[in-house]
Amino acid sequence: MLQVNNIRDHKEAYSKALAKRGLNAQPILEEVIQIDELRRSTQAQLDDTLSQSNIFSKEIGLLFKNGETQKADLLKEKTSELKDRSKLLQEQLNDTVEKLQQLLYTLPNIPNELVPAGTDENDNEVVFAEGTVPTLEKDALPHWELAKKYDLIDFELGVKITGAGFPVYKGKGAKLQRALITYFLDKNTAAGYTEYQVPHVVNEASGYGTGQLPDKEGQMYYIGEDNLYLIPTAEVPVTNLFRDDLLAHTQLPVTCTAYTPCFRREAGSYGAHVRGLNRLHQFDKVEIVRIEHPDKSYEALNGMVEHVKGILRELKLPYRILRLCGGDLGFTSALTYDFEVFSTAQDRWLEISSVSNFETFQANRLKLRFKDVDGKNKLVHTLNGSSLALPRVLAGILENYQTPEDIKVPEVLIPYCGFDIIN
RNA sequence: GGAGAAAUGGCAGAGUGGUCGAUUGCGGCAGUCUUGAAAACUGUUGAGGGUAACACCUCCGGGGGUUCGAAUCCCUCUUUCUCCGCCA
Repeated sequence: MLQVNNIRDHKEAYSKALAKRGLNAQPILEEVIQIDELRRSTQAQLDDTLSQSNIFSKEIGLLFKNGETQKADLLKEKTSELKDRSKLLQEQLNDTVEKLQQLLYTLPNIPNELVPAGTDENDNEVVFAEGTVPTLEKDALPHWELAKKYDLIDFELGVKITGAGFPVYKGKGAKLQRALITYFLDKNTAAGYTEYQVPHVVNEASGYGTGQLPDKEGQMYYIGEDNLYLIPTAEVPVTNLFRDDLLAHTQLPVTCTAYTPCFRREAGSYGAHVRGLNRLHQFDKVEIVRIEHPDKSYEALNGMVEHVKGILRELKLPYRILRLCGGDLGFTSALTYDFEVFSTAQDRWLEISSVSNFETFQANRLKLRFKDVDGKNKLVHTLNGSSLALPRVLAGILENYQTPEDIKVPEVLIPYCGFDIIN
C-alpha cells in the first residue's frame, strides 16, 4: 500500500510511473489527496472538541473534590453538547478513513525506473541468458509423456482423488521431487538464509499484509468455516512472521527460506499451456524472503538474482532472465526479475522463479518498521523470490536430460536422489 | 468440547474511576571514569495522528457500552495459561 504523504509529495512522478502499468492513476491520486485533506480537517475538529471536553472533565473533577457540586453539575450539562458533537465527528472520521483505505487498496506499487513500459509478457525485457540448449532427438518427449513412460507422475490419479491440477508423484518422480526440495533448501541455508517451517493456511490479516487481499481474493482457496486461506506461496506466512514488528537496524537484513506447497485456484486459465506440470493447483516451492534496509534493497535484489543463477548453473539448465514490464509486473512489486528455463521438448520458456523488490509497499500494510541509526522509525523494504519452484524445474530436467533410452539425473542431485538415471 | 485465570511500552512487571501515557527493573542510546573495553555511576529512552515548530488528539489484546471522566467498571470477540475430556 502506498503512503499518502508520498502520494502528496510525488503526485506527478507517481502518476507517470503508474502509467507504465497502463494505469491512468491521476484521478485516483487526486481523490486520495482530497479525501486525506478531509480526513485531516475532520480529525482536527474532533481533536478540538475532545480537548474541550477533557478540560471540562478535569474541572469537574476538581470541583467535586472541593465540594462545589452545583457548579460541577452546571459544567456537566455543557459537556453533553460536546459529546454529541464528538460522536458525530468520530463517525464522519471513520467513514473518511475507511473510504481512503479502500481507495489506497486499489493502487498498485510504483514501478522502479528500470521497469520498461509495456502491456503484457511480450514487452518484458530479456536481460540475461546462459546455458546451452541441448539438441535432442527428433522424437523427444514433453515431460507429461516422459512422466507416463517412466511412471513418475500420475495425473489421472490426482484427478480421481482431488481434481485436475493436483498431480500424484510416484517412485523416482517423488524422490526426485524431494531431492530438489532438500537441495534448494541446502543451497539457500548455505547462502545464509534461515530455514523456516510455517503453516500452510493463514488468516485474513496475513492475506492483507502481503497484498493477496483484497486484490487476489479469488485466487486463493478459502476455508469459510474457519476464515482461513490456503497459502498461494510461502511469501505470505513467512513475510507475515514480521507483521507489526519494530526491528533494530542491527537486526537487518532478516533472511528466511522455507519450503511449502502452494495452492492456487488459477481461475480462468486454460489451454495447451496448462498441460502437465506447466500450471497446477498445488505445487511445491522453496522461497527466499529478505527484510532489508531501504538503502540496501536493490543491492539485495541483485544478490538474490545471482543466488538463483548459481543454482541453475549447477543444475546445468539453459535459462534466461526477464525484467518484467509495467503491464506484467505484479500488483505489489516495484521491480521483478523472472527466471525462465528453456524446455526443448516443448520448445518454450517455462517460468521457474520470480524475484521481486516490494520496497515499502508490503511493509506499509504489515506495519513492519525498523529503528534507523538516527533513532527514527522507518518502513523496511521486503523482497522475495522463488529458489526455486519445483514443477517446472522438474519438467525442465526431465525434458532436457532425456535420451532415447533414459533420463539422466543432474550431477548435483545424485547424492540427494541416490540414483543417477531414470529408466 | 467443558471449567477457571490472564492479556499493560523492545522485554519483564506494578498500577482497580480523576495531573496515569502509565512506578520500577532489564535492554537501547548519550555522558563521566578508562590508553581502549568491561564494571560502576549520571542522564535519556513507547507508538500513531497533527503542526513550519509548538499546541493538541488517540493508543494499556480487538470491538462496543456505562460515566463529566476508564488501563481500572460492564458486554462481546480473540489469544495465552491451568484443570478436565478427546486425540495424531
